[in-house]
Amino acid sequence: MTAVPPSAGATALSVATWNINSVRMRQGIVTRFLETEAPDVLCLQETKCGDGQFPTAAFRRIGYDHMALNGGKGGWHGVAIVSRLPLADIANRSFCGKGDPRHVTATVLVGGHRVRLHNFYVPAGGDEPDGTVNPKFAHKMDFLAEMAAWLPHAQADGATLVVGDLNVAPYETDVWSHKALIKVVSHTPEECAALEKARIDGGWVDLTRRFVPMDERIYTWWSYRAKDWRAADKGRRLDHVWATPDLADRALAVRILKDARDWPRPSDHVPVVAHFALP
DNA sequence: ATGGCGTATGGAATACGA
Repeated sequence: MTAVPPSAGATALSVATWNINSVRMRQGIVTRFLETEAPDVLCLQETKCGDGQFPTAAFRRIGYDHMALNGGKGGWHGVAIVSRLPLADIANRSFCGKGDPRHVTATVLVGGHRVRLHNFYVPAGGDEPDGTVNPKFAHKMDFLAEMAAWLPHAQADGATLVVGDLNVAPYETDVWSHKALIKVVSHTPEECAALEKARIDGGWVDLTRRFVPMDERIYTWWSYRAKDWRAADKGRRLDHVWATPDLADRALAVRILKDARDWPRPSDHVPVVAHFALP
């Protein structure tokens, strides 16, 4: 997580991603995060509320006036982009023909630049890592395959980020124990290969791993069920920031806010924040 | 130590997370 000084005249941009596990339950800590870290843009997953229930006023009160919402019918899933910079070309895509609110996209307008954002919540996949007996796992694999086929078209938009809870920890050092988790949904070879295919086929740079050496373990999620999550430290890196190569070359740092796991009534995921200096 | 927790809907008990 090195930092390179931005060149003179550069335009700063910071983008965060956070699986919030109910945005209404966590309005207090979301506000705290925005006020202390002050990212330009925050991509949320598992908002668990319909667009009419989204706490827009609370975000506007602290200067985040621009929002792209896809909460579907409320209840399950739900994604949103909250921004203090203007957003254009807001849209969302239904994957696997299911209509689940798992994707929202917008273009961030910053200092004459346009940066396209895709915010994803990939299906968790259930317990059994076998699509022939577990429809949830089959859905997850279908979703990843559709992402792999569709995302390359997103490159036509120029500088682009793909962020979100991708629900796969692709590398051995993205989990507390590769051996213990190799047959556990989120780290099976089938899922890891599918996510890697989506990344490689689109030419995306895994921005977190650009700043963290591959031999260093790094996580963004710790289960609620550990008595002492920090002591057990049985985490997984499920939340990702992918960038087009041009944008990746403008990245200064990626930070994982591990301390957010100890905030009051926390999410089981923590925020990941990417910082850029645009030319 | 794959659930010991947490949130959703609905108004108790069950679905889902990963």
